[in-house]
Amino acid sequence: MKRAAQLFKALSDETRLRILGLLLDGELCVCDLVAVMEMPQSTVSRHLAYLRNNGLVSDSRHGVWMHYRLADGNSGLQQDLLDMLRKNLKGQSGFQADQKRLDTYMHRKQKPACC
Amino acid sequence: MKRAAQLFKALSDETRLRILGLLLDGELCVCDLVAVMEMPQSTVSRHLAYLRNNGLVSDSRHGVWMHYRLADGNSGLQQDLLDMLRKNLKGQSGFQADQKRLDTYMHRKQKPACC
DNA sequence: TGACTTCATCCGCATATGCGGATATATTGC
DNA sequence: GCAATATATCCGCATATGCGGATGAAGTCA
Repeated sequence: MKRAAQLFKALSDETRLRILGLLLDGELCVCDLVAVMEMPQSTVSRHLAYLRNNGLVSDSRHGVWMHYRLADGNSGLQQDLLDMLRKNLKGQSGFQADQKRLDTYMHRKQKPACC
Repeated sequence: MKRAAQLFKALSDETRLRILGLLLDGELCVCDLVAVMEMPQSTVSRHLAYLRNNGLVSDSRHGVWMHYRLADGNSGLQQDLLDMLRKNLKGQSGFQADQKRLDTYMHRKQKPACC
């Protein structure tokens, strides 16, 4: 029950919901997230650490870049929560705006130069 | 997206999860909850107010007693969250302990004397 | 080694929220 | 109206968490 509360708390912040929303389609590096979310790097990094400490995302280093992705849902609850996000965020305007910025960002991005 | 974060925050406290768990089977009055949860009345009442302010429970007065029940899920997300609780709390030991205390409490309770 | 980039963490500060005892409010029945 | 009961709110206090700028640590490349 403590774990459930912990999971919900991790989802209880709009910035973290945005991050998870952006990761639903695959892994991204911190600089991607900072660019798309238009927030200070320290803020994004702090929330990523929060999600990592609570087992919702996992990271891997690729040279200078840290890539983050959704963690494999260890518990049933965790998996159900991610499924719920996938289903329920679609309609949200904030989520759609992020998706749009992610698209344009990805197209603009020089493949070899960056992460 | 703000609403989603708000809902998750309402679920991010163990005391509130316990309350919701107890209400899954039907409405209860505050004194029931205080007795079963073995917590100070002010604490239980405060968390009930939190849940009410966030649209997760609704109340009705029956004489001196306030009865609380799960609010009809207005949004899809809200309904999905309650369904998820129903499904995922079952296995939790804390939840089962509350259920057990609720059972014995209900049997002991004098029907006409109390709420 | 040293310059550069990326990311994590620290800092001071503000706010939200938790707690439980004490007090206020509302309702009932005499 | 008054006493009794049930519930809500207030109080002071502690902690968790948010923020963004500054700084630290790790990796890359010449």
